[in-house]
This record gives sequence, C-alpha cells and structure tokens, in this order.
Amino acid sequence: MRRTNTCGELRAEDIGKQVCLQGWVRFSRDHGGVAFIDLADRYGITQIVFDPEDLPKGTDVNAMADTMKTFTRESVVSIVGTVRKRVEGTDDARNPTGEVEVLITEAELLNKSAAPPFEIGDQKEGVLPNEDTRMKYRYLDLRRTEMIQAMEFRSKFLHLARQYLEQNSFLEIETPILGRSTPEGARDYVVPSRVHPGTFYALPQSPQLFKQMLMVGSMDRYYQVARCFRDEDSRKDRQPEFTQLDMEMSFVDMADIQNMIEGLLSFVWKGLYGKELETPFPRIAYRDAMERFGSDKPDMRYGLEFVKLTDVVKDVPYQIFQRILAEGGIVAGINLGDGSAKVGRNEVDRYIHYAKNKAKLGGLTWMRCENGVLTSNITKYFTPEILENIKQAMNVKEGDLIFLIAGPWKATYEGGGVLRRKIAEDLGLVPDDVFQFFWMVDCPMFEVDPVSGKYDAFHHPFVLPLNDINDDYVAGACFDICLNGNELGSGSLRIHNADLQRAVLEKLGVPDETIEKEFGWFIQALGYGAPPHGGIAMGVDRLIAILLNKETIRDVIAFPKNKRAVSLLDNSPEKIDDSKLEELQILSLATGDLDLESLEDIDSDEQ
RNA sequence: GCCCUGGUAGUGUAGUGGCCUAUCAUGAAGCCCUGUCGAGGCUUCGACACGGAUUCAAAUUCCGUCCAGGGCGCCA
Repeated sequence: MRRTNTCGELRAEDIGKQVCLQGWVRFSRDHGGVAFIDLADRYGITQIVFDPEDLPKGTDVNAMADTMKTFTRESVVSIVGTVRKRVEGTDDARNPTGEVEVLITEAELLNKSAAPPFEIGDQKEGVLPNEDTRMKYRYLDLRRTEMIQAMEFRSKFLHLARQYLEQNSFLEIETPILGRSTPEGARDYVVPSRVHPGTFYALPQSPQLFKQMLMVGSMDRYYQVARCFRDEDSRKDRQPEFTQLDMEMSFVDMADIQNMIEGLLSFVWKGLYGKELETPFPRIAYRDAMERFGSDKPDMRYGLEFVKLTDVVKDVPYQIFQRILAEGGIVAGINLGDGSAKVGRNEVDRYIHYAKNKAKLGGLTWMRCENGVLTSNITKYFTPEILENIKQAMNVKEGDLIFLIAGPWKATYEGGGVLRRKIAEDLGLVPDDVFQFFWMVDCPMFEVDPVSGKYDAFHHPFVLPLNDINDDYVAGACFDICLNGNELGSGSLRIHNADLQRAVLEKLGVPDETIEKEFGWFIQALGYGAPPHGGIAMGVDRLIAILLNKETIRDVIAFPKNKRAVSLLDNSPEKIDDSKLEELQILSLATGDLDLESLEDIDSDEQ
C-alpha cells in the first residue's frame, strides 16, 4: 500500500479514516500487551498503537507480533490502520498530532536499521554527540528536528529569493565550475586536465569575472545560487566550499543595488516570518564604523561606542600617550556605563590581559569615576582639567568605568573592537532575537600594507574607483552588507573601461605580463562595449546561520567539511589510484615514494 | 605555520597520584508489565585516543604523536 499521509499530518478531523503511514520508528514503548510506536518522518511524529486484542477478524496475531518485534529503533516501516481519538486524558499537547493515534491493522518492515550510534530525537541542550560523530553519521543527524528545520528554512529562503529575483527580471544563469586560476585572492582548488596534461582548471572563488561577462553579453540582470571554493583554513563561519547568492545588474548605481537587496530581503522576510523588515537599512561610513565600533562589520545591536579622545588628551603629560600621539596614533575611550558595577578590579586586570593577548593592543588604560573624579593608578599623570574633559567627552557618570585605548589608527580600533565585543558578551548586552542589518559605505579603494607599502584592493581589483587612482585617497564604489557583527556580503560598481581596469591592476603591482596573461581576455571584453554595471554577493550559509541563531555554518549545510577540510561522511579528500595519476601525468611529492635527489634534472625554476 | 581548549563503554558524563576491579545516565541484549509518550521495573554487556617517560604506584604528572573544536596568520 502507498503512503496516504505524512507523520505530521493527522488531526482530530481525520478520526475514523483508514490511513497508511511510512516512516522511521523513533521510540517504541511495549507494555507487554499494547505497544506504542512514535513513527517519525520529516513532517512530524504520529503515535501508532498496536493492540493484539483489537485487530481485524482473521488477522494472524502471532505473525503480527513477530513483525512488531522487528520494528527496532530507526527501522523503516509501513503501517496501515485507523485514525482514532486517544483515550481520555492521554492527549499530548506538545505534539500537533497529539490528539489522535493510529490503531494498527497491518504492518510491514520496509528496511531494518542497525542500532544507531547516538540517540535521535529532540535532544536537550548539551547532550548532542560530538560534532565528528554527527558528521560521520550525518544522515542520522539530519533526522533531528533541528536539522530538518534548518534545511526547510534554507530551502524556503532560497525559494523566496529566486521568486523575487525572477519577478524583477533577473535571469538565473550558471557559470562554469571549471575555470582558470587567477593570481590574486585566495588559494585555488585545482583540477587537473587529462586532455592537456600539466594544465589545471581552478574551481571558482566566486563567479566574479563571469558575471561581468554576462553583463557585457547584455544579460542585464543575472543571479545565481553559486557554489564558491577557497582553499583557506576554516573557521566557524568559513569552510572550503560555500554558497553565495550572487547578482549583477547593468546600468545601475550603488543605491539601485542596495534597494534591490533591501527589496529582496523584505520579500523573503515577509515570506519567512510574515513580518515587515524595516528598510532602508542604516548606512554607516567605513571610517565611522571603525572609530565608533572598532570594526568594519560592527555589531550594532548594543552601544558601547568608542569616543575619540585624541584632541582631549593632546597635552597630557602621560608619556605613553604623548609618544603615541607624536607617532600619529589615536586615543579613544569606551564607557561601560551601567555595566561598570559588574566589573571589579580583578576583572579590569583580566581585560588588560585580554587586550594585550587577544585584542593585540599595546595596553589598556582604565579609570573609574569615584566621588565625581576619574581615578586610577595612572591619573596622577593627568591634569585635573584633562580628566574633567575626558569625563565630559565620554559622558561619565558616578561609578562608571572607562577603558582607554591608544596606538596606530587601524590596529588600535580593530583591537578595541575585539575588546568591545568581549565586554558586551560578558555584560550580557547582546540580544539574540534582534536582526540589525546595515550598509557599510564609503570604503577606500585601496589599503596600503604598513610593512611593504604595497597597495592592496580593499574589496577586489574590479571595483570602480570614484576619483583619480593617483590621488592620495581613492574612494571605491563599494559597500558591505552586515548583520549582527558579521559581513554578509559585499557589492560594488565595477570598472567597465578597459584602460582603467588595466591601470588599477598596475597600481596593485600586478606585472604587465601577468595582466596580459591572466586578465587579457577580460580586459579585452571590457573593450567591446561593456555597460556600466555592478552587483553584490551574499553569503547564504552565514545569513541562514545567523537567522537561525546557529553557532556555526556547519549547522545549516547538509554535508559540511570539518575544521581540517575533511568530510567525515565520505572520508574525502582521499588518495587516488596511481593509474588515474598516470593518466593525468601527475607525480605526487606527498606520498614519499619520490626521491627528490633523482629529480634534479627536472627544471625547478618554474612554479 | 602558530596559540588555546579538549579526547574515559555505542552516546553523554564523573573521576586532579593509592580510596578505580573506574561513577552516573542513556543505549544494546534478555526477562516482566494492557495507555504510554525520551514509558516503567529487574538482570547482563560495554570505556581511560596512541606511544614513551617519571614513580613502589598513573585515567590522573611530564614528553611526543594522532584526532576534534575555537582563535591568530590566511580568506583579492
């Protein structure tokens, strides 16, 4: 018999119906006569009752009992029966199907299950198995309600996004997975070519150049749920392969792109939560974000903003600050406000330690307002007037604790941002039910490496500069979308002029030869009437993880890699047969079979 | 490449030099039980990641390796 209903479907109005349910035996309770089975599938759990004294006439009771014995945990079974109201007082209000149960009349084992290595079911906090066990048996882990919900949510999100984009004339176009390696950016995953021995494709780090080619090709509006690959070390929000919602549009300005994303997210929000998402999102300039929150992706769900004190303390006798200011550094302060009382002297020392070791700050100065004046171990190096000015500037009230950071602009604010987040977490200031989107705007085009003096692209080399690239400061037509202290994605207008593209690559120190070899085809395409265009890509894994309050993106990816880029389910990566390597004309240095000495005559000059 | 935390039955844990023949829960196997719902009761099974060192004595201390997670670097 075919399944007539899912395990999450039956309600009181179905009482009396003959149904066939198929699913997994989650829990069973045998009372010696009557027995209960919680039959589960993706949609829910329905209670099945087996009562040997309540079977249809002519049923072989012993055969049935034998079948029931085979219904072990996680076996897959098919049952036929009658929906009936539960015995008075045995309803289960926690379960949507809890008013009814199905009285078995026929039962069949579809597939047995080995004893599962861990208990499936709605686990309490903290009793989940280790992540490696979950990954090894991911197909079992996926049966958990939490994982099912994550997969449903993700699917629904992407469906709504596609719906919105289709309504707005976007075309979903697939770009190649096998492409060419580019010199800049992350390490590539590489695929050897059999047809052209010694050459390699690279998996895309993003479809950047292809989507720009689509604009040159008049596609006008493109999107893709694009898999991207970067061979870099993992974090809880980063793994080797990830998914971007990638878009590109022609004849637009930055506001058009931002409006489109706000429209998209509002539409998705409505579909997911039935609520309006507040738009437009706030915008904050890069420099303001750094100076107020110490981050280019600040968590703005809470305050704890930095106040710039460089001018206030410029005449302070305190030598450390004087030296820093003389070197062009900054001084800034953060006021713990109402949380100050929770931070005693020992905690202050712990923050000083944290600042030096984790936040990479040179040091951390503290002061507390007692009896109307700022006091601490170093206030003797400050004049009363300067202390009063600090108080004013930082709006210090009696009892408030303030921390002062000092040093070079970028490193100090970044360190301050790390400290700010730590303080907010310690003081319990981070709400977990607020989703604060914003745009980080007014970004620089380049960053100068403080050590080498080399120019780096702030976003990437295809961003449109907004002024002459030889000016002291070059603004880039780029922006980030952030959510709760995470960068979700970045967008920009792109260079559509071949000469300008070449000049930017030169400015970034890419040798002419490399430009020609690696980007020649791309620059050439820009020369054939590339329209002004721009776009954005959002990290789907991150966004879903944040919306679902997950600690790691691994909890919203069906088959993730672990920290060391291993898939514990299929044990990849793995060695391949010598015969395959031979066909690809590849020798491995990693196996240890090769004697490097004997390879001397192989030309090692080439990379 | 580096730093930090951890690794005890299938799973989750307790155990900081001798009270360890290693705790508890869950699970599995068997038995009992006719209204449970992560059913209950009884019995049984099952573990100190690996290698070395210190010691009369090591799950416990030390060294190395492997494995897992978090972070730095890296991620145009």
